[in-house]
Amino acid sequence: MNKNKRVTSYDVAKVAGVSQSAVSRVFQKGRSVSDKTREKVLATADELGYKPNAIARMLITKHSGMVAVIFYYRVNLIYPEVLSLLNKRLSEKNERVLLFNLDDAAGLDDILEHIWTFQVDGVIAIAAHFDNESINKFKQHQIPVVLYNRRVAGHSASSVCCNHEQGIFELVEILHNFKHKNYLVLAGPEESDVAQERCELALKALANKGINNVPIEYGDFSYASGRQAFSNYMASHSAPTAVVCSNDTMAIGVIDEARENCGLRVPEDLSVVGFDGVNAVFWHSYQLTTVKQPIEQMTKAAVDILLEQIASPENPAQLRVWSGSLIQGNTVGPARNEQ
Amino acid sequence: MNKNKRVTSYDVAKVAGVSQSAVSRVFQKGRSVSDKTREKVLATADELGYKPNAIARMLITKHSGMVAVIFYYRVNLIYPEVLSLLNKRLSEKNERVLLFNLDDAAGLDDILEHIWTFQVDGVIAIAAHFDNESINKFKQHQIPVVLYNRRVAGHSASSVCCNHEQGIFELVEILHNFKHKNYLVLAGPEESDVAQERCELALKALANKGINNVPIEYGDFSYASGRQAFSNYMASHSAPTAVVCSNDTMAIGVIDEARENCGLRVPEDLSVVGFDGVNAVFWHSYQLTTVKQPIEQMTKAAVDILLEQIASPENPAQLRVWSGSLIQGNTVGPARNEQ
DNA sequence: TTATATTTTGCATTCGAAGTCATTATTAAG
DNA sequence: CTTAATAATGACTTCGAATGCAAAATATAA
Repeated sequence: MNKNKRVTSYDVAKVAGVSQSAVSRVFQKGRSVSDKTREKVLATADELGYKPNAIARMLITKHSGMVAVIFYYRVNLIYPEVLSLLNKRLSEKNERVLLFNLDDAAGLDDILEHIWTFQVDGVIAIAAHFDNESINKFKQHQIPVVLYNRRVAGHSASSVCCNHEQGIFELVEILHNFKHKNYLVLAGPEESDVAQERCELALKALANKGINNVPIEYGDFSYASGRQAFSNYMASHSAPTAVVCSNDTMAIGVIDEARENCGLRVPEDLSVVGFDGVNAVFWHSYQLTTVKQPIEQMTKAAVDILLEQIASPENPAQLRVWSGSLIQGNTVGPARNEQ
Repeated sequence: MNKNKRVTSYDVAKVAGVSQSAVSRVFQKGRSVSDKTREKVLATADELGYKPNAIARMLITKHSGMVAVIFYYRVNLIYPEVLSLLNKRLSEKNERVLLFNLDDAAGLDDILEHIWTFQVDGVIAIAAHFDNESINKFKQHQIPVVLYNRRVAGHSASSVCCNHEQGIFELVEILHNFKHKNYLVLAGPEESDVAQERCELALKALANKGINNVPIEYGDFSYASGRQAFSNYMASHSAPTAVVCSNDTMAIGVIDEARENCGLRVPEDLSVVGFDGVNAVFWHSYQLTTVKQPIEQMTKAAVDILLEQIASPENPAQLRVWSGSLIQGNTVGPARNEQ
């Protein structure tokens, strides 16, 4: 039957005894077609197995129906979930996700080259480092961008962010109320803007409480690096009473290292806080005190803003920030009174 | 400068003083162009900021340079990592990933409709339920498919799979050597083929050891469901000595439930095994004995096979199966000798 | 030098749907 | 039953790159 040839609108037109334009109109909404033709066309389309060719449509309409999502895999456990939510929301709005993985192999420039050629309707970039120069390229190519958890100075691009400051201040407040004095900050990888920000905010929050010169260790957001970092620190220092970690996974690493190799109980001897609100923080062995990013709202807003910018590119960039919600776990307690 | 109009090959041709064909040829490899024209064209292309329009190219060449990845989010913690690897491998081969999320909202048929219209070069379906009917549709549309961890009867589609049988038999072997007699099987969601398969294999492996009538509880692959299922079972039965779980996350749930609410120690009172090899199995509090899926090899093969099928569609479908690797954790021990 | 082979080049067409515009069919109003 | 207004239709063009083909330019051989 289907002799190796794709069925086109012309084929349908011929069989249905109408013009190609008529077929085209039937498959667009809000176009005037009589019920009679519509019926005829739909019937033969069904019979022949006709499906409009999205590529041809893209070429003429200049809308690809695709949104590029730039994804920085290394960063964080919650981003797969973010990706899934974004995809869901975009599908609902009839946009497909074209995925780009920003890793060591593929630099941002490579990805951008592809994005231009694919004529995507818009871009959502998750926690990727964008400077004003990159943003300008998007402006030139007239492709709207929304940054997820990443701001660029000068508000030249829209972004949706979790309010790291509020979250971290809240966590530090709790620790401070428990009279902790002896802190360690466990930061994320230096190339990550989010990591950078969280680390600085932790230091700032502590400074606000009059606590300065807080030691910092670095990890890469992974469990193993959390353990390693804490182990490193303990090799040459006495134990802190509180560790502020830049994400949950490292915090869990710290807890395990403390319990297994340092003979420290959590929270009796050591208080630990994280950030993100990954699923594992609820697991019984950890019950981490942390802040959960409102990814439902953030992803929804990212998509809404992007679609708005696609519809009205002249609209100004907007920034939306959400507070995270505190998860009161079981990893924070009164400072151990030693020394 | 860039007056709102995309630069086309015609623009470049005009400025460079050559024909559009010449410009086109410069941007394809293996086409005869003199060095002189190539240089001229590249220079003006660069000057004007010309980038070939991938959409127009797709239309004429009938290669979209995109592979659809169908992703069933619910299933499993390791799939985000699988997705990331697939994306990486496909990028290396110059194919982009067009992402489709199979969830309750979007049925397979919806997704397939989109896939036809987008003219993707091929499809990789992760643990999604495909029957022969769906496969035939792909045949009709002449789009190669590779199934990931899912086989269809009759070898009509290529697939790459983890050898669940070998893995589960190995785990059961270990439990059996520890003289366990009192088993519980914790199965995954009924709509998942992988879950179904793992459950049946566990029963089969146990039957091979002469152990029949093993009770089954059902979860949805999540931590919470693992806890719930074990709690349900314990409400009306005496404790088993071994639990065979259909994935790691549920296994971790079982461990926590056993420890927290049932007063059972793992592995002294209760042995637990999982499947997949997610990162968390190495966490100190769990150290789950499980089998790790060889996702590196599997994703590589999936991409290789797909590209082969794209290049030579007449090639027969192939099936490749890998054994998982045993992770000797600390959640299996001798059967408690009670009763 | 001429005849022949080879490489470059441009013209014209193609991919498949959508949009413009003029024409025809239909409906509503007078 | 006209006339005006509206709806439906088809012929033709467009989007932007790729490609078959023939003509032109160049290289090779005799």
